[in-house]
Amino acid sequence: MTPAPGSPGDVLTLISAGSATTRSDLARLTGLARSTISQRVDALIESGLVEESESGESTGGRPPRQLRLHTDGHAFAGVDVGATHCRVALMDISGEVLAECEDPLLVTEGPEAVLAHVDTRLDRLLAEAGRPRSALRALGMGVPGPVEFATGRPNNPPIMPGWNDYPIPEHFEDCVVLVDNDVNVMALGEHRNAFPGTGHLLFVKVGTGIGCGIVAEGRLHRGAQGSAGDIGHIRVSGHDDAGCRCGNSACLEAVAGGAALARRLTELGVPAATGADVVALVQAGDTLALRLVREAGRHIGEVLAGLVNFFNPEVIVVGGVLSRVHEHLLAGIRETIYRRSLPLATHHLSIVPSRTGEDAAALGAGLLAIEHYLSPDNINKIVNA
Amino acid sequence: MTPAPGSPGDVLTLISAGSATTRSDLARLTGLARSTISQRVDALIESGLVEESESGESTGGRPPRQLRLHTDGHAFAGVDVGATHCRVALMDISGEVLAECEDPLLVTEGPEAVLAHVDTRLDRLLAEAGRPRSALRALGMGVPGPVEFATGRPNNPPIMPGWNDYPIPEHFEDCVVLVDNDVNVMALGEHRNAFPGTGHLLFVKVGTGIGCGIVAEGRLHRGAQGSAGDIGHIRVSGHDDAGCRCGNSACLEAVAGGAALARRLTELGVPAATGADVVALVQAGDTLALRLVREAGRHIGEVLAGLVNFFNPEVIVVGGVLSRVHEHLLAGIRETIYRRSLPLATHHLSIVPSRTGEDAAALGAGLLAIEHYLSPDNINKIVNA
DNA sequence: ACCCTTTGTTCGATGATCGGCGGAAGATAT
DNA sequence: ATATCTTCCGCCGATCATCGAACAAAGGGT
Repeated sequence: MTPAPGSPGDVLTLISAGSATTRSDLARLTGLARSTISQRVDALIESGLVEESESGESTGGRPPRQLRLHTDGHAFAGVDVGATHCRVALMDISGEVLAECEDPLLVTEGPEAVLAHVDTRLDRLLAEAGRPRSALRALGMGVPGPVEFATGRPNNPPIMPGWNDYPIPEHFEDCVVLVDNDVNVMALGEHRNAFPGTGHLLFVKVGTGIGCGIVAEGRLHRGAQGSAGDIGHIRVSGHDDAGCRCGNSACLEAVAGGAALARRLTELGVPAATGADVVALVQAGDTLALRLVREAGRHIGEVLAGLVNFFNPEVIVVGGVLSRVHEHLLAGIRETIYRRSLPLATHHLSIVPSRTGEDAAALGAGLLAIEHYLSPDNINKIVNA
Repeated sequence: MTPAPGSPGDVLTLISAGSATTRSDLARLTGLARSTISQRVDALIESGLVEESESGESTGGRPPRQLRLHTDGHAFAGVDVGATHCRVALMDISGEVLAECEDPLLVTEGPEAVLAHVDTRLDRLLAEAGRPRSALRALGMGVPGPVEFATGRPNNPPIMPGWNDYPIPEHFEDCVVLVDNDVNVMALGEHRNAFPGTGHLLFVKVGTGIGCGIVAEGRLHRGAQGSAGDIGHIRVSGHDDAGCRCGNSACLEAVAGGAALARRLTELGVPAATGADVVALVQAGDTLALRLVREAGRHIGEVLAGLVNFFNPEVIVVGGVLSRVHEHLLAGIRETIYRRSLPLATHHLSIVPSRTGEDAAALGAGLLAIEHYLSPDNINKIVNA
């Protein structure tokens, strides 16, 4: 469980995290003898998990042979199933994207249709990358609804008719499948890609609805039923007239979600159907749309201010369609958070737009799969086999 | 780090958690040979950490010798420094309370005075329990303000003048000292004492102010600056007139805290100075006080409803002075949470009054110390020494 | 009284790890 | 150019931890 850090899995963890790139690094970090490390590294190379690259720079003596993950022979997939699109990324074990595609696809077409689509795209991407299907080691998938993570089954998802309790992993017989909520995988993607050193991070997705992915101590917090982060139905003050599809009123989503903004704009005589339309209007210089977006930022900020006090994150990342006009959205969010949160919690808090963009979900889903595969336990199993 | 579970520390963890009570249990659980386990157990007995009790029941063969933590020779202290009281509990390594005391004491008297008081009480309790000062292995302390946990220094605590940045651990030279926020240690005490199997728990303290301790995956979540759980200044809707000492308005604490309730009662012609007075009035059957408490429950419920959506806990425990009239407080809390939170999150959610009561803070502080001492790393160090 | 089952210890065998030695490979000094 | 220094890495005998078989202990069942 916890004693001397030394198993092959631990060694690989250090290599994949970039904490160690040479055998001597590993010896220093693990406290194991150099000879033992050499043996461990040999085993990892033997298993096809690690390779040597060209020699590094000398520090006065013989230059060390650099180690890195062996990126051939394996493949991992990250799948982003959205309400109206499907993105599939093929990645190598280091997290590099080998090939990627996105197609319009309605999640309402049901699991068989969507998963069949994923299968065809997967085969195409594998062919593009020149790897056989058998190279696929694990697949991560983000879906737009709550999921029981342990079993990979959607849990009464409101916008995924036909998916309830559907055993997604069983569709892919040949590899491990991990399924999670889309906002969770986006949070993971953003964290690993742009804020790897951050302990506690919130990723807020402002799209049609509003959701939040939670990273605590570097790991995803899913909560007891896997429904953590569902902040779209938190009450905002002063909007008791705004009815929400959930049956309550004054929900954040009903006040500041993309769909709500579009509806409101339409009411005010500026036709808009979706969050993307709202963004387009803002970008076209429509002052009314701009005002609404900024106002939405304030409402989101009100909710986030409470969550900052409660959770005390280091970083809040704002993503989703609306973040395309993040200058305006963030202004409102920042304004309210800095006014309503405690100084101790805001002092070192960064509130930033997504750096990973459209790709965060597929990337994060892939990373979920890769990190599962690279877990020390799993690696030890592979090496000992 | 993660390989075969086998170090002395791991073995002791299994014993202290009650997962294993005999050598064969340990062999089964760790996968180690019986002979190896015997050797490990011998080392633990040698170090005075484990002892054998009378034989257990036979299951058809030789009855196993029962193992348990050796509760003599060590002592641990849990200190609950409140605004107006100081409670010290002396515990053995199993978490049993050996002796305990509580005295009125103002935290405003400053660190030297308070810590000197703790010292004298500690000596008295040690004498009562018949253990020398040298038996004290670790001390945990909860204080009413934010703390930088890593260093044990209070971080700009609003109600602890003179304590800012004071290095509390340095005052106790002979043993390890862990300092945390009082609500955090209460949450820990409640979790370990009453809800040990629960993964995610919130402990809400409703006293003069309102705070929240967060247990995620069985461990305390402190956040980036150690200020997590500060829910007293989250905004509640419809009370923009209620000014708060933090400078904002409509803070939960300014609407539903014990001090706020007392002030409001006084305004309405029923004199009350503190939360305890409010509780006394309710217990005496004052209907106005009762209505205010129930109303306060609804406001707290509004904030908690948001946190339930965000954090998705399994259990919410309500403690603090106001929970003495928990029938009324919880009614309001439950009502609002079940109305405003998502069904998936509330379906398996329990909302219960504290089962640990007045003792939760001192107990939790002591457990913080004990768990630190029993951490595998620390035990391995002790056994190898 | 005898055998069976389970527990716990002893002790030699096994295998993993250690650490010293020497060769490799480049930097630096002569 | 040569020598020396430094660091890296593989080899190999010594050492140490773990294992597993055998045995002793302790109780139940027949």
